[in-house]
Amino acid sequence: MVTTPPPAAPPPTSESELLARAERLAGRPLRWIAERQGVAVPPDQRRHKGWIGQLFEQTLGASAGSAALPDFPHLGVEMKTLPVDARGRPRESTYVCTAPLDGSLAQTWSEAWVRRKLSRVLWVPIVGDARVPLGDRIAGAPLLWSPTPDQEAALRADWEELTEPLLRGEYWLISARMGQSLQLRPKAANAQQTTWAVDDDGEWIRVNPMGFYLRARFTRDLLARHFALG
DNA sequence: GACTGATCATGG
DNA sequence: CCATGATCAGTC
Repeated sequence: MVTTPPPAAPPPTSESELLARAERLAGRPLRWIAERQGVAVPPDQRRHKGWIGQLFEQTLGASAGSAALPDFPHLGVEMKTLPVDARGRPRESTYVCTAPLDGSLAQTWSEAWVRRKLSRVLWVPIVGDARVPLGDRIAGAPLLWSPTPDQEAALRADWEELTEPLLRGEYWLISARMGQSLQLRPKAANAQQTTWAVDDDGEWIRVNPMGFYLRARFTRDLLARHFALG
């Protein structure tokens, strides 16, 4: 008689329960977590880039799916897995959200979707670089985080710098070189994919979609600060 | 090694 | 198509 694991955990009822669940996974190889959830471990991430994030959503009881909501809507908490090397340092940027180009972009930081998304985040470090087989990578100690005043100030400054050309429809001025902590990069299936945008003359044009990302430096400092003080 | 631009999967 | 989950891959 084989027992089938439940496909997904029920949503946690509080932040502390969510954190406790994540803490219980710390130290476990992804293979162990996947087996417990009854999901197969892909051979690599080339065609499974979101696999780790989805595994943790399922395991921790996230409920938003692909909706434009936090992962734990009733808690207002976003969850992000964060690949780190053996020293605990993030190597990649972190996707935050897409940048609306159709005129619906917030005009002030206080209304910015980026700000909402980053107001409360459960970071789950995943230890092991690209050479380590997916199942051998280890869940790290989680961190429930809100921006410190200086972190928020840095994000806000970048957001305002990036938003200025966006709101003017001056897309050609945008590059991933802008922003110390937050940046704008292509966010699409490929470079041919387009979305509607308003240009600097108010005309509708087709452009490659863009998204906001946190630079690795930002998440690196965030983890370092936490584990230094914590 | 850091960084940018490009890309892959899934669900609604 | 758009949102979610991100990493890949080539260049600097």
